[in-house]
Amino acid sequence: MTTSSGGRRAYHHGDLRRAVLTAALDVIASDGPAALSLRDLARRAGVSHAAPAHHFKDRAGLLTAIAAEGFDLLAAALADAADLTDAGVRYVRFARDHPAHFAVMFQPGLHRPEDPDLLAARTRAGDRLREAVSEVAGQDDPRLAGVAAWSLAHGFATLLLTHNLTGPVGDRDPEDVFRSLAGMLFRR
Amino acid sequence: MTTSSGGRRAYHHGDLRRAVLTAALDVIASDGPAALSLRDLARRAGVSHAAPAHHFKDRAGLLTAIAAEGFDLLAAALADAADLTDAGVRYVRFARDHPAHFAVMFQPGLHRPEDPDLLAARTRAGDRLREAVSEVAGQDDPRLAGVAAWSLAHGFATLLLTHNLTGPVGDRDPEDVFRSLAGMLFRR
DNA sequence: TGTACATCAGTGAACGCGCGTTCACTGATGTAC
DNA sequence: TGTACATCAGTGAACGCGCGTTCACTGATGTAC
Repeated sequence: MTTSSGGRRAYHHGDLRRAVLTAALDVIASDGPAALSLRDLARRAGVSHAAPAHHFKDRAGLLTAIAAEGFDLLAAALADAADLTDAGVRYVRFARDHPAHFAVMFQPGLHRPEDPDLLAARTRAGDRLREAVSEVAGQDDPRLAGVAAWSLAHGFATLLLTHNLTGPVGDRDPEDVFRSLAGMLFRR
Repeated sequence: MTTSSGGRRAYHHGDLRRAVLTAALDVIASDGPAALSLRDLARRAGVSHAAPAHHFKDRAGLLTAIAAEGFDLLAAALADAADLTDAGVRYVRFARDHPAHFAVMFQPGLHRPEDPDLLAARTRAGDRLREAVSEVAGQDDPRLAGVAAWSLAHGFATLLLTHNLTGPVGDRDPEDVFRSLAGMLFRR
């Protein structure tokens, strides 16, 4: 799409990798991962249909790249969490801010399972979560507390994104609602 | 597949609707809803490729029928729950027993949203969940307690089915683990 | 008990479409000397 | 500063495939009389 000056089409795109990723995130956010096709993404990026394969070999390669990026974004989002409740709030916020990443990250069937970038990113995000759990003092079983927090945040985020909480929660700010739930789980 | 006596192929299948649903649940459980094609299901049911359309107009019709059946199964599973924790345990058990239904039920993008059977089944399941919440005595906000329980159970079930809990929980029985989590949420 | 007819369930050929993949190519960029 | 060459990014034509959809059809079942 980018041209040097006039209407001339540059032969090289400039950043086709990023353009394809962005187009893919758009498609996923509106129609889900199943709606992805490399040809369609090429069309959206204004590039010939075989070009995307140059950067991501195929659909699985593209989805793996998205998942890895998602775990890195999640790790960054969790980095400065004050406590476990705050980490949960940040988890929910991440899901709302990056619904397409979120939809891809937890479906291993969509990825190349052994991709080193993906594994590394997932580990980084897991480390941040574990750090947040360790902040909770006097927990009998920290691992169990971690699973509880993760389940609560993940379930809430999932139900929210799939529009299954419109009834019971109504118009309250989702992050506030989640804070209340976390309060029930981690009573001080 | 069913024949009256010998190897003769019956012209009428007998219960093609059920056969297609079963084949679809197999495919979804192993490869996800995206892998569904009516032609493939016809093949699995041993029937000509245009036959399934007779029962479910198209993919969305089929997925809507699966979602409706799922909500009915869920309603039945929740019917005799002793308390909210027990309802959560049953929710998790339902997800493990019927992973394909579970994968379809909460993705509205896959359904015909206004299908009356689906709406009715969803309402029945929702009613059962609300009943379980009302059993919890002395809850300040029953709706919030309901969302908390639902989020916890839904998140735990989702992470479990997507193989994201293999690390932290290890080989413990998932229902036991969930019971511990619910204990944290609803301390007596 | 028998016949005629309507309805229903499934068939099979045909169609057009979008997809992924391959491949020889060409234009642009970077590097060595 | 200039030239030669290697590498890289994207092109565009071609292919074969599985898909959904349509349609005239046929075999089986149910119902009225």
